[in-house]
Amino acid sequence: MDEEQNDLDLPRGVALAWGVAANPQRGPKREMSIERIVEIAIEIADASGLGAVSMSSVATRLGFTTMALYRYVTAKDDLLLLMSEHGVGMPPLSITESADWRSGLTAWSREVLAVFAAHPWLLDIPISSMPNTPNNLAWLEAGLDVLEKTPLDWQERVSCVLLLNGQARWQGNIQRGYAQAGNTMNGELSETDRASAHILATFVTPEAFPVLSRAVTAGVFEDDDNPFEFGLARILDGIEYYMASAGSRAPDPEPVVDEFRRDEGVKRAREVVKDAESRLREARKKEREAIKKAEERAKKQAEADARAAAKR
Amino acid sequence: MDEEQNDLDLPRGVALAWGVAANPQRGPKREMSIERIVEIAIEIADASGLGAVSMSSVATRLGFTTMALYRYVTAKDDLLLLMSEHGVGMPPLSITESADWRSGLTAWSREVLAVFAAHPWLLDIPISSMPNTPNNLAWLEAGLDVLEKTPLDWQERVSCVLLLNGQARWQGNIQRGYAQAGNTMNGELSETDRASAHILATFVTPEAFPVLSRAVTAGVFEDDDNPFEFGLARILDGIEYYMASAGSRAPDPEPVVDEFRRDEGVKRAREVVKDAESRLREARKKEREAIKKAEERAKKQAEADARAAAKR
DNA sequence: GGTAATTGTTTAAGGTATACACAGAACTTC
DNA sequence: GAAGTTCTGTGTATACCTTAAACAATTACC
Repeated sequence: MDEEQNDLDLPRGVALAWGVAANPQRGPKREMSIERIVEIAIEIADASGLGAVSMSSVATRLGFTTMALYRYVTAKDDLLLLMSEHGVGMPPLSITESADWRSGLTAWSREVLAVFAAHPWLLDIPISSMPNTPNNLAWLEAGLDVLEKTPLDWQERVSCVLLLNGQARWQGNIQRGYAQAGNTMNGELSETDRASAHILATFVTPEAFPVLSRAVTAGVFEDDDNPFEFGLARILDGIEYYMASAGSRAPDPEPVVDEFRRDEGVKRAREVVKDAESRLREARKKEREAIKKAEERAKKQAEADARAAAKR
Repeated sequence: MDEEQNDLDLPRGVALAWGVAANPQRGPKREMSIERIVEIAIEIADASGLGAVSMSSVATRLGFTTMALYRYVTAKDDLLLLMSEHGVGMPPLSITESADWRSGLTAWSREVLAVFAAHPWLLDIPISSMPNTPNNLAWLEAGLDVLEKTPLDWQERVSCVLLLNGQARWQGNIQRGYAQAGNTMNGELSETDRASAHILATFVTPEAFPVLSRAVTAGVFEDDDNPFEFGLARILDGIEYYMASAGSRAPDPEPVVDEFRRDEGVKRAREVVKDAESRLREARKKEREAIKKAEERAKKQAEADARAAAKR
């Protein structure tokens, strides 16, 4: 079979994400695991941002040398891909259980936003292509699932989900800016906000910006309730409007799927992904002990270093 | 006056963007200019991406030392901000000349997209807050201008422009991915695309992804006409739909602006920004010669280095 | 038991941003 | 005009970053 060849064709990170990376047999036992590495990297990113995630920081936190990571990950890009995949996670079941498509897509958007709020660094990882990895595809699947039984064709459904994804990403980006500004000076105006207000007051004159200046004096930039709920509602309105006109166009060209088989399929999807995850996770328990051992070794090493420094 | 204090309060990059950075009198004549630096940085980014823009690369291309740049820019962030500001440029007048708001916003979106297509690296510069700088505010102004005489209030108008901005950013991001994939293997499928197709064929089974797999077999991922025109149309539909319901709500609360004064204002805005730009540009001509001189010096330096290396 | 493969470590190369001290240029003031 | 002040571009140095290559130790297969 050429399936193994196919696996080799995949970018390493993607293969890892799907859990199809070949595990070797011959050498000494592994003391870390990809999952643990990704986990720690995400911890660091959650705490200090994506900029704080370096090969060095991750390795040190695990009690190993920097280069040891390269036995698990071919490059930092792989690690970022895996972080992204693990960070988004699986879409919650509540989405597909929604009553109608509109509440479903609303739930979908809110959940995506919640993910971005939990892991803001996800927004710093650039996305270059269509989703490739299981969890990301599962989110797309959930969105498409919600749009079943709508008069849209497949292309349009995918477009809708992508549209909402973009909106969520944009909204998450701006909301993170707000959150950061708010965190710095709790309650009061942040430095950035004060500077921004100065700029608006100084430069946005009625002569230079006739329309914008009126918006500013109307206080648009002051109240911090975000302007994005509005955007989401407008998008959903637009989709609904389009459906109304498309509904009279042609009936759903897809064969209606047996309801039972569909639900079965959703469950099966979760199992497949979970299986891939668990395959990566199986070394976990034994590893805990190995980590402890490694930390002890690191401590011993640190002591040795201290002794060496003392001699000098 | 405390205006000077205000200037000092501003982040350096922002002050530079507004052309209000104090130029010193005392020392030797400057041989570079901020504008030239930004120009070269943009050239590099256009040719080789934002990753290729380093202090070293920009300085070398200008024929100066890396550290010389820090006499013009306090940090690389400043340079990025200025690149962003110069890269977006001013919105074309054609936008505000549109007949109605819908064609106006369509034009606005297309122009933003054109900017992203011309300078894809703009998408790699993260935006953390509301627009601060003249050109970016001018784009917002243009969008708001288009929405004059609509029943929306100020908050809603800003929300609409932000919504379209997000959509354009998202669309630009994905389109860049397409463009890159297409460039690598002209005509044929790129490596990434082949891998992606493999993944879809191998892993997106009807059992694991019941809905998505049908979309794949329907060819959604194959035809490369982008799915974003659809998104833009849906957003505009949504706004239109909302206007129709909001129109009966209350009349435009804003005083209608004298048409002449408004047009005057737009022109004045352009002049203000152009003025700031030209203030930065004034050293340009003399500088050309200085650059040549610097390049000669660099060449001489290179020869000296070569000679020194030969001695070793 | 010998061989081959794989581990984590060490060492090192080449890249990044930027802090600091310095010689010289040009303006200000005497 | 001379002296002093201020700013320029340069050279040097530091502290990071990713990752390539050689190495001893460990484990599995024959």
